[in-house]
Amino acid sequence: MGKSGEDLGVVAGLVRASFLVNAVYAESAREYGLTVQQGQLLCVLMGRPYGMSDLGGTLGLEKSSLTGLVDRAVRRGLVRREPDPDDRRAVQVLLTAEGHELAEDFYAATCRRVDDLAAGLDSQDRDRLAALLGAIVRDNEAPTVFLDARQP
Amino acid sequence: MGKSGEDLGVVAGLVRASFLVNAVYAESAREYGLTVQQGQLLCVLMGRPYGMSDLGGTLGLEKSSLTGLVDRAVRRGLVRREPDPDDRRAVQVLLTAEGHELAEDFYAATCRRVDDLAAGLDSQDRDRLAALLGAIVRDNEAPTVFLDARQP
DNA sequence: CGGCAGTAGTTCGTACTAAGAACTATGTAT
DNA sequence: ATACATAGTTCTTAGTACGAACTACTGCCG
Repeated sequence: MGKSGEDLGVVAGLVRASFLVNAVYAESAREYGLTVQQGQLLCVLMGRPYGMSDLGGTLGLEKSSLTGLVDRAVRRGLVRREPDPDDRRAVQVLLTAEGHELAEDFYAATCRRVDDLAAGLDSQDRDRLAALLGAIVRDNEAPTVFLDARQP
Repeated sequence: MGKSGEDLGVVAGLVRASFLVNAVYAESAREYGLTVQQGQLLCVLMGRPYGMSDLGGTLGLEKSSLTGLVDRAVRRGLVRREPDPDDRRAVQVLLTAEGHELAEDFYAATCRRVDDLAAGLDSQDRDRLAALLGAIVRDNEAPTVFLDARQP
């Protein structure tokens, strides 16, 4: 198996599929007037509020990078900072009403588009793929940068 | 199946797995003193030279974005522009010797890291995953942003 | 042949991303 | 009380990405 010159190994498959997902994500963000990073920020905050450090850990950014990202999101009215009651150094970042609404819309649109990428697979293959990717996500402790639509 | 609250749907699986792949790609790039975009540029050019327009199509960038990316790669001695013999408007972008060497190293390191992401899967699951991702890549005509290591 | 629409690339201005180093303020342990 | 660690911000530097306006060449149509 695998000699036809038209099938990929796992590595190339993962990288190229990621490229597709990124492209779709970017397109979706653009449609809603967001950058990819802003879209990611909103999607993370859909789950719960985060402190800046947590947020940096989740998004894989240095704190110095995050300040600006959050600043710009605040300027756009998508997000706000609240003092952490238990630690006066710390801050909680959370969605505003407007941010929440935009996040939901962006999230739904992105789900639709990503789902379309897998439109060629039948439902059994989709399940198989979901299980395999789920294993990778779990094995590597991927942060919750995107919620599961099928909220359990 | 799928009620435990710990398994993902295809969409969340794809998005989170992509996040992992991006992180690994970025880490790899950083190790070689590259940005992600520069790494991507090198990987694309490993396959063959490209004109600026082709390159933009493949990387999903506007031509105005590409000029700078290529400029910086030229400044670092990784890439050069050659006049297209058949069209005096056009340009071929190709790897220099140094760029080729760096591309090979970066590519190999990235393959290793991405492969590690799937280290938890047995060989049958890896084949299955490769086949499913391959189908998505093909269905969506993902550009050749990353070669297959197992060159057929 | 001559003009002219389209294509290939670049330039310029604007906004955003990302990192590290230096800094402030608060918390924690001793 | 001192001393060290943690949470965030500021500043600087480099790179990314886009659209609009521009130059130069190609190809076509009459």
